[in-house]
Amino acid sequence: MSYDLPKTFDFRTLEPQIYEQWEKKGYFKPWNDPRKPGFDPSVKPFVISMPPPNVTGELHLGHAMMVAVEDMMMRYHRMRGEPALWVPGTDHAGIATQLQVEKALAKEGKTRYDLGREAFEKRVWAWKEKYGNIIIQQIRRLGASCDWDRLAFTLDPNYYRAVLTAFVHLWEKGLIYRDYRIINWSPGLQTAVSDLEVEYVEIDGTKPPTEPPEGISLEHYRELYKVGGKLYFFKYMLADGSGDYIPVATTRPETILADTAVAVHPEDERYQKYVGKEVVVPILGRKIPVIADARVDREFGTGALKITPGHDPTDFEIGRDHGLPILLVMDERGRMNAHAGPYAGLDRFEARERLWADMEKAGLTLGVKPYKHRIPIAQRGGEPIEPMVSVQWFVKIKPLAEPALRVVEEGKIRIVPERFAKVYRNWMENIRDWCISRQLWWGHRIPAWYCANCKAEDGRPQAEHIHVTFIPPLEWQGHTFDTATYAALRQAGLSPEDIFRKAARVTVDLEAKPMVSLEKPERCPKCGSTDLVQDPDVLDTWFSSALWPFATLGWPEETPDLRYFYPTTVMETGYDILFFWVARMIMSGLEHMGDIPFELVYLHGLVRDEFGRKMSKTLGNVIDPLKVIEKYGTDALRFTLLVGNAPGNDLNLSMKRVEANRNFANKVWNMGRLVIRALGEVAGNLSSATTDHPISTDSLSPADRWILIRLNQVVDAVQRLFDRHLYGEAGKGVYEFLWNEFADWYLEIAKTQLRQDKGTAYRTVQVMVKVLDTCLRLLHPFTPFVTEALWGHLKAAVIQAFGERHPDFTPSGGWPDMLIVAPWPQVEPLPEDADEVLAFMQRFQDLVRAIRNYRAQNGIAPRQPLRATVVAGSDAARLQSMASALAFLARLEEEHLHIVAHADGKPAGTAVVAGTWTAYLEGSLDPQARARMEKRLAELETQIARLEKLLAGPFSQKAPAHVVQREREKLTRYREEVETLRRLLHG
RNA sequence: GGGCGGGUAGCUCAGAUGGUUAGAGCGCCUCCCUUACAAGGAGGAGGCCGUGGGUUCGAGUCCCACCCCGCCCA
Repeated sequence: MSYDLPKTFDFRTLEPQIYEQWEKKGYFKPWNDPRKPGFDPSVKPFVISMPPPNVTGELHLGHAMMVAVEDMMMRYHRMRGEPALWVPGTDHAGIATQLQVEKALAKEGKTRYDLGREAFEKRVWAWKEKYGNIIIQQIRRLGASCDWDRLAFTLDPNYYRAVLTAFVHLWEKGLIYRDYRIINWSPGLQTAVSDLEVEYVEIDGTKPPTEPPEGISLEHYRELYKVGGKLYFFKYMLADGSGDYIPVATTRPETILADTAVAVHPEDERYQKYVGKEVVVPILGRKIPVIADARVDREFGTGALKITPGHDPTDFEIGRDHGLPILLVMDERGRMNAHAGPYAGLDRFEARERLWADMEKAGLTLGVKPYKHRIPIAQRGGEPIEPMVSVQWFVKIKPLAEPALRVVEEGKIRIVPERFAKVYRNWMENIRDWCISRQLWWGHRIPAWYCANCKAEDGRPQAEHIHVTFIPPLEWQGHTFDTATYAALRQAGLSPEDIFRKAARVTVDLEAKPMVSLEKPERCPKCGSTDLVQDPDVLDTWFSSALWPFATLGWPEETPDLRYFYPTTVMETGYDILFFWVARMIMSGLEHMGDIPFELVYLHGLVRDEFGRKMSKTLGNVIDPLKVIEKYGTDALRFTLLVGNAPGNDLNLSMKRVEANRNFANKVWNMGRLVIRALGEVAGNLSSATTDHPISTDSLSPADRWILIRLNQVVDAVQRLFDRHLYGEAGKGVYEFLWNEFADWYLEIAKTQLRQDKGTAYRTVQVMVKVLDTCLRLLHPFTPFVTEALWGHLKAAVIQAFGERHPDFTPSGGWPDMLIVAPWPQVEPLPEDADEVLAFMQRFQDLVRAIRNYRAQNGIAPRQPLRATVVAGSDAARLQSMASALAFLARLEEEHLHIVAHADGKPAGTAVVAGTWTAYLEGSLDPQARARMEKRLAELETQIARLEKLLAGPFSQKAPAHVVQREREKLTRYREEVETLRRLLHG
C-alpha cells in the first residue's frame, strides 16, 4: 500500500488540528507535576512565566516574537526531557483598559463619572469578559505550548491578595511612604504616571511644524507645536517701585502665577544686587523674594530663573531648600484654579495666552523667541504632561535596588545579550523612588484606610482632609456640592455610601494618616470609630506584574507549584521593558521570596517594518500577525522571527522573507514526500518473508557516509549554538543543511542509489529516514507544525513498511507518540576518516558543478546527455562506486562514462577540471571553455603567489600548526590544478 | 550632556574564542514544467565589510580617533 501526501503542506487546516492534539494529550504540561501522583521533587524543571499581554489587547508582532522565542525554548527543553512548564497569563493593564472602556462609554455619550466608581468597575469587568482572552486564542494560533490550566490574571482573587500582601509587607518594612512630590500628571487620563510612562517629543519652534519626529503623527505634532517651541521673555519688576526689573524667560508662562521666587546664580554679576530684594508677580501683584542658588544656569535664557515649586521638579527642590511656599495653580483637569486669580477656570493653555496678552498690555513682556525643546507627553494618551505637586504613594527603591543589582553583577542572574547588563546597572545605580499610586478606577485598590474621626497632625479632624469632587455637582437637600470635604458632606447628612457612589474624585491630604492592612479594619484601633474611608488610589499595573513569577505560582500561599517551580528558569521579553518590568521583578522576587525570580533574562528586539521603521497606525505600516499566519502559516512567521536575527537586535520584518520561509516549510514537506515514497517502494521490493536482517548494510556509499557525518556535525553545531542562546544561527544551520546538502545533493544521489541493488536501496532509505527524522527534531522548536505533521507521516510510513520495531529503522528507545515529546538528537563521535570523506564529496560536487557549468556556458541542452572520461587518480575506485550518481547529476551517458586513475595519453574531448580530477567531455575544446580555464588559471596563480609568500614569511613559524598545515595543503591542491590546466591549455 | 547599539551585495540581514577566495533571503541575468517540491531545479553577475590610524605573521572580527544612523537615560 502506498503512502501518498499532498504536494503542499496545508497549514491552514493542519495547524489547528495539530495544536488540538498536543493539548488534548497533555503535552503542554510538565511531565513531572507537583499536582499529580508520582511527583519527584528532585528533578530540576524548566520554567518560563509568559509576559502577560493586556487582557483586552490584540495580538501584535511583539507578542508573536515573544511566543516564538519562548515556545522554541520550551519545546527544546521539553525534548531534552526536562519537566517543562510555561505559565501563561494576562495583565489588567490599568490605564489602557480603562481608556478602552471610557472610549466605549463616550460613544454612548457617557463618562465614567455618570456611572460612578462601582458601576464603572463592573462595566470594565464586563468588557474584560467579552474582549478579554481574545488574545489568548490568538496566542494559541501561534502554537504556544503553555499550560493553559495554569492561566493567571493579575486581578484574579488570589493574585489580588498577592498584590495587597506585597504592599502591606513593604509598608510595614517602611519601604512605602506617602508624600508630596512633583509627579507627572496626565490631565487627559487624570492620573499620576511614573517617570517611565512619560515620553518626550522635541518641538522645534524655529521650523514650521511639518516634520514630526518618528513615531508621532503630523496631526499630533501640530497639536503639540501649538503649546511648545516658544521661549517667552518678560520682566519681573522690583517691588521697591524703582522701575528696575529682572528679565526672566520661560516656556510655560501660565506657571508664572505659581511662582514663589526668582533665583539667580550667586556669582552672576548682573543680578547679584537684587538678591534679598522682592519682585512682583505679574498681574497677581504678589511679592516674592529674589534668591541666590548655584543650580541656576547662567547661560539659559536671561540667566534668571523663576521658581515654581508646585509645577517643576527642579524648582521643587530649590524651593524646598529655601523654604519657599508651594503654590498650585492648576486642577486635575489642567484648568487654572482659584490661585490663578482672574484666570481661574481657564484651561492652562488658554490661560497662557490671556495672561501673556495682559502682560503685554501692562508692558511687562520682552518678546517671544522660537525655541527648540522637548516637552513631556503621556505614553498613553499623548497629551502634554503637567509636572505637579501632589500627594502620592512611593516605594523607597534604593534598599530594593541594591540587592537586585548585586545578583546581576554576581552572575546569579544572567542577561542575554550581555550588553544589557550594563544598561541594567546604569539604571539601577541612578534609580529614583517609584510612584506607585494611580488615580484610576481599574486596578488593585490600595489597602489603606483613613479614620474620619481621628485628629490629624494639625489637630483638625481627618474628615476635613478628605476632599470629594462630584462631576456633575451633587444636589442634596437644596445644597450643591462641587468639591467638599468629607466632613462637610457627612454633616450635610450624606452617608458614606451616598458619597462614594457618586464621587468623581477623592483626595486625601498628607495630614491624614492611613492605616494599612490586608482587610478593611472593623474600627479604628485608636478611637474605635467605624467611619473609615479607603484610599481612593489603585496601584501601578507594574507593581502587580512585578510579582508575576511567583504570584502566578500561588504566592503568598506556599503551594506545591511555588515550591517546585520557583525560581523560574528564563524570563524572556523585549528589551524595552527591562526597567518597567524585569528590574522590578528582580527586586520583588528578592524582597518577597528571598530568592531570584529567574536565572536567565533573555531579551529579544523590537519588530519593525522591512525598512526598519517602527510600526505605527499613523504610518500605516502595522503588520497583523494573524494575517501573516493566514497567508503563509504559523511556521513561516515563527521561523522568520527566530532566524536571521541576533538576540536583542531589532528585526525588520519583510513579507518576502516570510514567503521564503513558507517555501522552506514546503520544501521540507516535499523532502518528506520523497523519503516516504522511497520507503514504500523499498519495502515493497523486499521479500515480504524476511523478518530479520535481510540485507548486508556494512557498505555505505561515500554519499551515505558524507551525509551522516554532516548530519552529526550539524547536530553538534546546533547544540553549541543553543547552549550559547544563538537560536537564530542554529535554525539557519538546519535550514542550510536540509536544503543545500540533504535536498540538493543527498536526495538526488539517493535517487540513483534507490535504483541499484536491493541492499543499496535498503540502506539508502535507511539513511534518508535517519537524516530526516533527526532534522525534524532539530527543527521542531522553530517550525512545530510542519515538522510534527511530517514526522507523524514518516513514523507511520516506517511502521507500515517495517513494523513497530525494527533494528534498522526504529529510533533507539522506540517511536515516541509525537514529535513534541521526541528526544532531542545527541551527537555521535565522527569516524576517523571523516575529513577524507568530506573532501572526496567536495571534489565530487565540484566536478558536477564544473560539468554543469560547462553545459550552461556552451548552450548544451540540459536533456542532451554527454559522454565523458574522468581521470580521478587515487579516488578512481571510490568515484566508480558513485558513477550512477555522477552520471545522473551531471547528465552523462552512464554506459559511456569511464572513470580511470590515469589517462593513457590525452583523452579526447573538452577537459573540465575539478581540483585534482579532470573530466574529458565529448566534443572539441571550444573557445569559451578555453577562456574559462584561463580565467581560472589566473585566479589560481594569484592565490598560489599569495600562499607562497605567506608560507615563506613569519606565518609558518607564528601561526598554529594546523592553520599552516591547512594552507600548505591548499597550495598543493592549487598547484596540481594549475598543472592540469596548463597541460590542457598548452600541452 | 552621559550610556548603548548599528554602518557588510541593489534591498533586508547573518557572520563563536582574530585564521586567509566574506554568506543567506529577496531582487537581477541565462536556461529548464527532469515522475519530492515552479512555494521548484541548474548556471551566473554583484562586496576597497562607514573613514583614518594602530596591535598582529594574519583584522569584517581586537584597540584608538573620527563621520553618519538609531535607541535609552538626564
